[in-house]
Amino acid sequence: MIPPDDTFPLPTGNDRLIYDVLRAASRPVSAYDIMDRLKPDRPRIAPTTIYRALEHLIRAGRVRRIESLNAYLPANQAGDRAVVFAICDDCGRVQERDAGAEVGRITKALAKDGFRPTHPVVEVHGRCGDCDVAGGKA
Amino acid sequence: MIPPDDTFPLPTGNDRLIYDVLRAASRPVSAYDIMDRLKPDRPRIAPTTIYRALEHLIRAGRVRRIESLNAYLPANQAGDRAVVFAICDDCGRVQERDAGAEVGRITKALAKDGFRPTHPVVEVHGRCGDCDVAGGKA
DNA sequence: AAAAGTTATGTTATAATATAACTCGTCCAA
DNA sequence: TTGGACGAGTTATATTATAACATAACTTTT
Repeated sequence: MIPPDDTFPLPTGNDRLIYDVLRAASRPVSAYDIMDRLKPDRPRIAPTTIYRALEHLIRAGRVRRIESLNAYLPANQAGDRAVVFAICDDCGRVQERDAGAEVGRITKALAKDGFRPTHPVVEVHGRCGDCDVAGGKA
Repeated sequence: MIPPDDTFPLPTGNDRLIYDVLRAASRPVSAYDIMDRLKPDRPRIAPTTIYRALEHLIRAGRVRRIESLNAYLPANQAGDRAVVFAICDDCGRVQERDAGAEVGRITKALAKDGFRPTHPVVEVHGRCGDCDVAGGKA
């Protein structure tokens, strides 16, 4: 759990606003939810602004996009590590785990067939420990 | 490469129309592209119809959704195998590969932490062999 | 400092993806 | 013969993302 705040220069301006919304949330947030949360302070903020900031933050490795949720999350390890997300479909919380070794096996197998991997997406849906205990069989 | 047509009952009605569009395509197709391709024959077909058919086909294991593309593809192995998609960002073609072993390692690791995986999403973006040869360094 | 290149921002509009809500019909098991 | 499940039609709307264009800020080269 590297705290990106302490190890890399912080985003500023719009990027910072968007980043802070993500840090304050306990689960992934959609672009339009980010917009709604900023509306009190920035009533005229536009989708473009949000998406541009997200693009910057993702390029900088500070934010990750969850493809299967269309939502965004602050990164909690270096942005270029191969990670897996464990997504609880009950409570919506997401855990980010390093998966360099496992993902490496997958990408290497594809490389053997001539494919040149650039960006792996590994997202496992399921039920987190808390919800599993709480919900029983449901 | 199991040909689902020969081993399982075929979809009928709307499901069949949508399924045939996917089978005829050489890469994943979005729901609205499916709709456009059906418009000549079914000028009043609605998005709901497409999405309902896709839902049936996915439940039946005959079609897969690529989360990172918002697009759909006919399955070419049994619907419940854990698979990985190799997605060429140049030409748009996608290879489906069995990845039961590798994905199993990932889900088992998560299970050790109390997470109960249901549906893994593994999609590797990159460049396919053909494009890599053709495109050189580009 | 002026020019030119690059990056960021604002604003308006629109494209692309997906679901809601309600209706009707069919099938078939009780 | 009814009623429950499923499938399908239709209209409307919600959600996610980008296009297009203008302006401003920064920078690096001259």
